[in-house]
Amino acid sequence: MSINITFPDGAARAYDDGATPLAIAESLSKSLAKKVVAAKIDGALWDLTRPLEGDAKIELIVRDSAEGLDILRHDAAHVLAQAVQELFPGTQVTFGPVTEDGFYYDFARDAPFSTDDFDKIEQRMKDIVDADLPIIRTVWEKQAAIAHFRAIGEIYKAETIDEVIKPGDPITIYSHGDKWGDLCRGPHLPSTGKLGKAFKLMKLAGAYWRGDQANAQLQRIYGTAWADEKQLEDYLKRLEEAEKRDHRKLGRQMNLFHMQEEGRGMVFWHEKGWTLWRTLESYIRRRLEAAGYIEVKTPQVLDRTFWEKSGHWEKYREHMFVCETVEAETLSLKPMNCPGHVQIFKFGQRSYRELPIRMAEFGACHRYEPSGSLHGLMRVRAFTQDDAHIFCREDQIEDEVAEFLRLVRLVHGDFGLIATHINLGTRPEKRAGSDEFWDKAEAMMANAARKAGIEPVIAEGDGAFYAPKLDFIVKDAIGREWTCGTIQLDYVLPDRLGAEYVGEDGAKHRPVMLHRAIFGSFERFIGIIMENYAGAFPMWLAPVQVLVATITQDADGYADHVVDLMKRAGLRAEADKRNEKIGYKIREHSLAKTPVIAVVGRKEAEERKVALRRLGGEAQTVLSLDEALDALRDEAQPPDQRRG
RNA sequence: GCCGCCAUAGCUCAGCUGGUAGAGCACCUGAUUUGUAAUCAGGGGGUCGGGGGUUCGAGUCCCUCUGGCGGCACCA
Repeated sequence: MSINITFPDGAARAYDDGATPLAIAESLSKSLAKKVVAAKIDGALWDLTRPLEGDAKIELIVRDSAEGLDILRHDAAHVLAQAVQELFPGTQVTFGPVTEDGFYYDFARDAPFSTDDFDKIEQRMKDIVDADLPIIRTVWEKQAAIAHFRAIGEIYKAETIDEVIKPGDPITIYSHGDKWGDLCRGPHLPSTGKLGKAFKLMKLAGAYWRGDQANAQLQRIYGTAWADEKQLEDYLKRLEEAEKRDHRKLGRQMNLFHMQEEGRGMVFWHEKGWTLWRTLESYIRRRLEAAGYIEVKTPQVLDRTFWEKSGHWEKYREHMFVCETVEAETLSLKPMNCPGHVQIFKFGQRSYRELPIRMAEFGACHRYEPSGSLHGLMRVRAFTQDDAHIFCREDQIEDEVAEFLRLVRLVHGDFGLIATHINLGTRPEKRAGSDEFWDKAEAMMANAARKAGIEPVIAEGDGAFYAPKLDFIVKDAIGREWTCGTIQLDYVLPDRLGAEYVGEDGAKHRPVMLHRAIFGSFERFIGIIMENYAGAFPMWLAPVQVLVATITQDADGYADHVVDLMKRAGLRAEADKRNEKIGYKIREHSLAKTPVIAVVGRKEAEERKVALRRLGGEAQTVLSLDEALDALRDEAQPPDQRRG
């Protein structure tokens, strides 16, 4: 008997019945057989050593492909689990999946692991690789598998089979020789030796069983694994690069802001950071004005009864900063701007002719975020949103959403952020509203995205509890993804707070509200662009745009004059007249990432010139003062005010 | 909030198995007036995160609190 095997290029060959993918790979080429880690048989993943069961289409997966890496990493997780269980008897395994650049395994053990254990565990993992244990797949019947795991004290595995695996699904256990075995879907490598040693344990963390805070907390060990040592080194280098751009580090180095113990999650903006903030605020304000928004300002603190009406008191009380006055009033700092905006909408009578009303506010909000979630500027307790609410009729939703999406794309482009896709967050499990409502609302959001020329990616269950939302996902300069820019539909709040307008028919109607933000919060957005630009802001954003450095005291007067003219031309300029060598000043201001250094010495002062040096370059251009002012003024224009 | 790790000068860090704190940069003073990524010399600066304990003796060991970091959970 023989079977027919078809390859991706369409070629076909006959093999003995029961041939394995590994044998097939060997028949093609030795080097291929070395690199191959698994196969796809008729599209389904298949172990290399698992005999084929008939005619099939085959696709071989090599170790440095995306799918191949996943298999290596999954094996690394198994090898980790074996190592841990050998070194720490009594530890239970739970779940050990692949991550974006590695893997983790969650263990249940009473005593805590320590990162000091990593060396020992890694060494044992390498021993297991050296032992080159065959990895064997066995198929089990459900009750037998449960009994097996119970018998060896693996309660979590038994529970997984009992509760998670659907009846009829095959239950497979992969074993490393006769030493160790784990419930697993597979596929896996033929033997542990194939894993190689390009892996490293990275960090230790707590994680809840099945991701639920109500369950036991397990100990998670994270690792990274790659096809070869070179890839591992590259990855570790990338991590170092990312660390250098960390906005918390840059914030201190560049003297933009700081935070301190007494105000966890609160930012002290220093002069330079605040200059950056104001630049962003002016920019986005112009963009919003051009897009037909009005701007308002609502109170920072409001009475408890207000938040009771809005529903926040009942639902979000524990995240609100509440205070009591001597007159026994209970007040809360606003966690959101929307209820305030509804009050402005409700002031006086609204006509359908006024809609849509696009009401913006740079609203400072306070939310009591859990202490463990705070993270630099990215997650804070006091922040200012570039918030706006669009009040409109139902038939205006699609156009308003589409128009907003276009605006967001424009803004992203101005900051060098590359749009990757838009997520459409659909109905979550806990939600308000009927299925008919959600069908309609989700369809409207999807249509709006298409109107803006974007096909949304469905993010199942990711919507707000009252309506679906669209989120932008962008990539920064080193390929990391950020969620930035969001719009959410809301029928609930206008209803709750009684917002109405008089329609064409003379009757009262409920408007719909669209909650939307582009930056999200100034704090977080500044964090994102700091990391995106690695602190080297383009001219229009740089807190100091031009640094005028003198060579000798003879040029001090001229330097002051140059700075004065630059400031009059709207540039942010400073002089460095310290008694230091020019090389010292250039080094210092280059490290501070100042975009332009203008060097002035005796020669420049006499000829009324400046020698300009751009950040990152070594060349200098000597221009007359007037030419330099013209050129720099042009360069410093915000993108929305640029000519041409 | 939960789990693990960490906390020494303004910053980055050294300080072995307990014997009473050090470097570089920054800062201040002086000299130097300098031509494109660090001029030289001198000086000041730390109740070693707070509190408690063990010990003849604690930066070092133990407990506890606070904060930071990495995850988990949360993110209206």
